[in-house]
Amino acid sequence: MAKTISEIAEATGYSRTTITMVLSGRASQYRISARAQKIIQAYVDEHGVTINQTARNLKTKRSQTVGFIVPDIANAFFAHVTAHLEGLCRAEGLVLVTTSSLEDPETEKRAIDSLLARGVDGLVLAPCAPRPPEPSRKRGRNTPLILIDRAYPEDQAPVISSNHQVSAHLVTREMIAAGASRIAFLCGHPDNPSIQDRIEGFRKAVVEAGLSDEDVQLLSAPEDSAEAGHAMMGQLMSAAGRAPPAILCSSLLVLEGALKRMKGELGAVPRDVIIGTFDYDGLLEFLPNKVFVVQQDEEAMARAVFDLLLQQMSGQKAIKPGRTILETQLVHLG
Amino acid sequence: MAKTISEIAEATGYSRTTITMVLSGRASQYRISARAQKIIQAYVDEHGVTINQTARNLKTKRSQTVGFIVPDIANAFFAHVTAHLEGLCRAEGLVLVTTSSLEDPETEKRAIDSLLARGVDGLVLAPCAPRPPEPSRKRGRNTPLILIDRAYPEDQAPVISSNHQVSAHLVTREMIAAGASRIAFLCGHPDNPSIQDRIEGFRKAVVEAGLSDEDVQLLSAPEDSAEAGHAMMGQLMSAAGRAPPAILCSSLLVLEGALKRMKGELGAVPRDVIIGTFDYDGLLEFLPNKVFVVQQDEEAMARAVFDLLLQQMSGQKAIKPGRTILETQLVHLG
DNA sequence: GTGAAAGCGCTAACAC
DNA sequence: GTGTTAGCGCTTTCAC
Repeated sequence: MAKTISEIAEATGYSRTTITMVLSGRASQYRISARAQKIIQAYVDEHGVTINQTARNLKTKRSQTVGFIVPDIANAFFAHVTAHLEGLCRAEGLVLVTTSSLEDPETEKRAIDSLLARGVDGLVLAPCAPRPPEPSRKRGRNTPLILIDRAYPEDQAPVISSNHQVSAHLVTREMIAAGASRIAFLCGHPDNPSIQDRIEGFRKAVVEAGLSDEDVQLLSAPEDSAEAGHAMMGQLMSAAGRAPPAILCSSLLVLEGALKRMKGELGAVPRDVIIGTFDYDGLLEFLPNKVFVVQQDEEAMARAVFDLLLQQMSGQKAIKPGRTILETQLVHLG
Repeated sequence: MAKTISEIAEATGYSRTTITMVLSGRASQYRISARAQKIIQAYVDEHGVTINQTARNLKTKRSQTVGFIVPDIANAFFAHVTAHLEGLCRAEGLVLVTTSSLEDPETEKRAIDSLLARGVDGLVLAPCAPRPPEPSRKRGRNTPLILIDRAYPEDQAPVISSNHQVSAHLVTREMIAAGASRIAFLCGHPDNPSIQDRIEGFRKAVVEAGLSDEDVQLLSAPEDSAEAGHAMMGQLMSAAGRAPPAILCSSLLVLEGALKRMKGELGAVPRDVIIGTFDYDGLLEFLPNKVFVVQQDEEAMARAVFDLLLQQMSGQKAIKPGRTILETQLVHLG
């Protein structure tokens, strides 16, 4: 239905150059006659246009495209960041191409290469592994790169993340203040630097509260999943012979698994277990327990990422590999 | 770091053609000498390659890219379908480009045009509005199109969706069997054909169970959100002066809003309210209520979509605008 | 005011 | 066996 530039040129009798000029809004700059503009505009209004972006990209060496690599798009946190980032991109005429690395460094690397080969104008990466020393920047095309969520010490690009350490510290402190005399932290994926930050915050809070070593437990599992949470809770319960009075979970999936284990062994989740968790779910509110939730601000994160990215894409500033830390919100439910 | 074809040609002393042939694995077909292959392969192994996909796409008129338009990527159902679809695409060397329409037909149309202009080889659409009579198929490039989730009667492309009618019928029947003598269906977005199917299934079940008109209520709100659920539950409670004995919600968001209203007005969600809902959330299991959940099979949906898409992309079959209906699972919790 | 022409980096038919 | 060459559809400089 919609016409290509050549088709419009042929139909209106003008050259491709002229069509391009009026379509790109530079008609007056190139002194295209009002008459020509009107004829072309009328034709376009009637038939529509479709510019072959591939040809355009090849010529201009830009693609109006931003790549986004997340560990897992099915993870609610990343899905929300994606939604916000996509909205910001759309408003600037950019297309966001999101892809998952599945926490696999090899897949992540392939995704980076694939997006770079496709000529994305910018790349946002929630890394599942430390950056390779020499980032895959091909043929001098110095694609802007922003990292989010996880800060590896050796990162050579700007990083934007939530304040994992402080939020873990706060949530732990609140749980203790709410009566948690013993507390267990169930972590998925402990080599992830965000989790390490959380562990540090947790440790600090329990030390400050004067909890003794036997009142504090730190469990971890190699992956972030309900199964991992289920297994860790199993460990905890078989060691203590009962449900722990308070659990902090590194993710909703881990929490889900942990709750499932308690329900499985005890018939129900004891109402007096104090729960702390990272990332919000609308149904948390209806658990009968006391629940403390660390909520990241996905919208602020998307905005911070996008601002930095636009800056770099317009080449305004040199790339400075600093870290931007976003505050989180602690919500108390039930 | 990685080299372009021209760079490899220059460095190895072979022509671009020769390089292309060995890189595309058609070396023997083009009778490239073993020696040349070895030299080129060695160079590539050391330095890496990066083929400019833009140039390649322009020449070949394919992009190894599939477009996917969903109402909202932050919706867990679509996020899961996306994750599965992306995995299938990756396995075939395709990149999935996902974008949200935000339930806005205008945004949806722009998204379609944008993806088509970028030359996607296939398009998957969860439509938020009936297809336009003349689909935006530009310049004869007859891009395969698959519709999912929602079937509009006038659709001219294959549709894959869950069995919304039957699942609503079943869940309603089970709720009634579990003791729901009165039941309310809270629907977001009632002009969505999936919701209409569900309403039909619901109606059928209440008629079959012999519920009288005053025992059945059907509420709807123009959007699918927690706010809508909150408002509908408000209506329900102020009319009856108490919590309804059973509610069926068209989505998790609506359920969340409805529960929040009950909690707000009564201090807590009454434990004896029987709950029915569409789409699963890991925390549903820990509500103290009886909960019936209709679970769609996102993986099966992704697979069905992908199979059809591949068929069409390889031109094996004529496009027949039929409907594929996937079965759902009814889960009883609590 | 408008158009001709070069060329973006690749592929593939064809020539040698 | 390997290289030459003609484009893919667009943008943009420069000539008229």
